[in-house]
Amino acid sequence: MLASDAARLEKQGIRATAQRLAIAEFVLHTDEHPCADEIWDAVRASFPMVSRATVYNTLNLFVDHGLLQALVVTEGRVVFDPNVEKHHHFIDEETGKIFDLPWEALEVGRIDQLQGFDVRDYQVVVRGTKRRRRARK
Amino acid sequence: MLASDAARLEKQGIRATAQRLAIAEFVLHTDEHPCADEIWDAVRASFPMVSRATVYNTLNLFVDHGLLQALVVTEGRVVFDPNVEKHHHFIDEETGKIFDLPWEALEVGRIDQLQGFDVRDYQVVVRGTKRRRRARK
DNA sequence: GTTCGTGCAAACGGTTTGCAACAAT
DNA sequence: ATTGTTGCAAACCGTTTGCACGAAC
Repeated sequence: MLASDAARLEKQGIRATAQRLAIAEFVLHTDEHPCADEIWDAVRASFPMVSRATVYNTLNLFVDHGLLQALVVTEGRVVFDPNVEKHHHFIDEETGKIFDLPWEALEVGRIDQLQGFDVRDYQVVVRGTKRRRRARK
Repeated sequence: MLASDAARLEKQGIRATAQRLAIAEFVLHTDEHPCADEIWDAVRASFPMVSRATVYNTLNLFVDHGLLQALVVTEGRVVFDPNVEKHHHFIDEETGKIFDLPWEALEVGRIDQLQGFDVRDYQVVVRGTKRRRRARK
């Protein structure tokens, strides 16, 4: 995955430094919706010489270049989602975990009939609890 | 409206102090989705002796008692909505303004078919721009 | 040698909290 | 007397920024 990460960065005119690749390797391939500090922790585990500022700067850079989507659903922190295609979100209110829901899993009707609004984008935010898988054995 | 505000507070076991009534008078009757500091400013205009801490504490109190809904849709600030019934939201990306959309304006299909999720609540978040009303004259 | 990226520490902005004065019961 | 409420200032926490050093072109 590293090679194609570098290719993706360069395709966006982003110079592929070691720090950025370490960040990309983690954040572009997670489905956990981590926040910046969680990303910092995860990246440092394999690549200790990254500063917090660089992580924040890089994440913003990735968002600006469409490699990452920033999500604001919980108070006080932004989380990042490498899935930049249209999709919905499920938020587990017990754990705080966020799950992607495929776009086709839900259907929103009458969105084109909203009076006086030019719709550019929409998504459903579902809250509840994720059912625990029955015990493994 | 003041009398009924006091009644609503007391029904929730909230003592109706002067500060709380001043806050309630503004925030329970707005459709502007203000943040805490905007509420502080608005309240001080008519009732100068309110501290910021009291505004923050009171808003949280109102949220805890179901008089107010806290909304997290923009980075770095929470906004408050006195409409505590199910409804959707439209966010004007140019102005940042938030508008309530009636629950019946949209219809979400297949929400009951989500596998492995216990849904407690959901709402559609629509982004775009509000069409300007044609000039007044 | 100029531009770009990094790291550090300080600044920032919204929110919470500790504490002392005060009001209500 | 006890309990609840307020105001102030300080603390907090996620994020941004200024600046100096170093790397890449």
